[in-house]
Amino acid sequence: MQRPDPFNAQCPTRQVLDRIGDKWAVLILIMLDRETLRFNALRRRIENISQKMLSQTLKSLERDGLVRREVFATVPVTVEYSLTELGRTLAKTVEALTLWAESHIEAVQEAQRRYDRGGHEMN
Amino acid sequence: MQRPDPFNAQCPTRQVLDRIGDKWAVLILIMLDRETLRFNALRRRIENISQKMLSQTLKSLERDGLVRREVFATVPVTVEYSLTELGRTLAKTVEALTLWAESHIEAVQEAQRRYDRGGHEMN
DNA sequence: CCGAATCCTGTTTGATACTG
DNA sequence: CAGTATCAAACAGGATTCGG
Repeated sequence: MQRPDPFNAQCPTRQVLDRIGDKWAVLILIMLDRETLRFNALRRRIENISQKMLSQTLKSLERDGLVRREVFATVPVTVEYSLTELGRTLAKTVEALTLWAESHIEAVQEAQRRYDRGGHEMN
Repeated sequence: MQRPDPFNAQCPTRQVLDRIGDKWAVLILIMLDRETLRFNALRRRIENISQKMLSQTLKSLERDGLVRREVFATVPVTVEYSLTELGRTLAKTVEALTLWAESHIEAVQEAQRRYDRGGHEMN
């Protein structure tokens, strides 16, 4: 194991892991991978997100170089969000996770039912 | 787009996404993918985790059928944690994320520095 | 339309102490 | 060794309001 160790809190890999750990960030990433969107359009697609969290998360994604923010001097102003190339590569990786989720969700739910019934047999 | 939509809060895919979103859960997954470990051994490897969070996270991972818990009637009692087959497949997928992190962390940090300097040029 | 600022609440987490 | 219980602190998140 000569790679940087994510268990060390100082490890930069941890930063990325934390970013992915952010529920809204992942959803926004997936959304913007599909299409460029304006603020309120994005907000309508991700139900239940507050404008505070949306703007906050977008800002941090922009800071990380994952999202590009473009302002157009229309009246009223138009702001478009899209993924950068860097963001697209991350979105692809995250996509693998959602695929895992879709194909294994049943197994997980079955395990939960078994656990909740009190029997903890597992394989 | 005919697959279940993770943006709907009711979608089960969201559950898995949330699980992955858990910082400790991911770290434990990676650790146990490397080797079977006992409670305190695990705790020592993941610095800064409280025993409360460790036990809590392990319990939920066990419930999801990702982690197997085995108790041995020694004195004092021995408890070993390992990944189930299901857990291993998830760990493999998560591994892809850590690989992304390692190879792109520099680009991210560079973007952050640029952003913090005030220039938001991006590509 | 696109946000920032403020306030306020509930969940998460950490410290500490205790049990089988 | 492997946890549970309890309490306080910290933080994330929502609602609301206001401004460019």
